[in-house]
Amino acid sequence: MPELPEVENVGRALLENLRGRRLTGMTVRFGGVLEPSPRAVRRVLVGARLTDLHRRGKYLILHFERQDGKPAYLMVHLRMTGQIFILDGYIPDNHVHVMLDFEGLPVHYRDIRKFGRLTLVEDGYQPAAMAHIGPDMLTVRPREWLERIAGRLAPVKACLLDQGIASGLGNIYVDESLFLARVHPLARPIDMDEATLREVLRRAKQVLRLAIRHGGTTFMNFTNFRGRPGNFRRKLRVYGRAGQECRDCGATLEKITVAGRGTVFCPGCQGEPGEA
DNA sequence: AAGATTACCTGAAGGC
DNA sequence: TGCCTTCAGGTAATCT
Repeated sequence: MPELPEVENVGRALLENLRGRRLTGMTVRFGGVLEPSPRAVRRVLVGARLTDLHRRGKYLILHFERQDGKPAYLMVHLRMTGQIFILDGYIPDNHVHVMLDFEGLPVHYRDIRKFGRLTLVEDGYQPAAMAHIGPDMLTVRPREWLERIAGRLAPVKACLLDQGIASGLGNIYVDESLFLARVHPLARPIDMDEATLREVLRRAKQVLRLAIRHGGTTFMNFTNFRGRPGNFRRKLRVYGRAGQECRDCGATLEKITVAGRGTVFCPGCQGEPGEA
């Protein structure tokens, strides 16, 4: 499941390989992933040059310059199973929905569950479509983040998953961050002191940076742009390890449901919700 | 305010 | 060439 580190790695690969290149062709096999329509995306972007790229949370914004000099943008969200490949000679399977051609360099969008979206944006690289998305988790200043999360009644895990407070964390890295911070996933920010909240943010940034360096986490089916798995999985402390021993204290890791998500935590290290 | 539910999709895994 | 159910979880929408 692509979260911030996986998206960051995809973005870096796109920028390194495609900056300055012109989108010369587009083949659509399943148009449902293109918004507002395959026709609109083709009309605006084919012939345009990729000039830059930004990531915010789990979104990528590809910057294009059209032949008439006007800017246009493609907002990409991989959701659960979206993948982007930059591969010469790659044979697309039935899950490849869009095939882009950048002056002979093929770029394929593959998405098993078809949840992801490639959205044409013409109102700037801070599109209205993501106006409700909070600051990036990796770069948000502690002061701003504290103001956004302080006093919340929902479980801290639900707050970390809320992309409107800060963006980028998904289920895997939330569980990892809370474990490292020694905070129970059901603890409520309103009950937590500032130092504890700061520690949660510090640990979240730490785990995100580490995961980026290791090429992301491959759990179900994330691979990088060359089809290679990320190798952060072996670093995971709790996610996917329910029933196994905590690597720090030896207690049996428990699994509960928080905010509708499978949640793994260590009852020894992360204590009780009220203690946080 | 926030939980529950549903929708969007497919594949893996497990029960029988 | 098994069938069925459940689970995986990012996000939006809807209901309570």
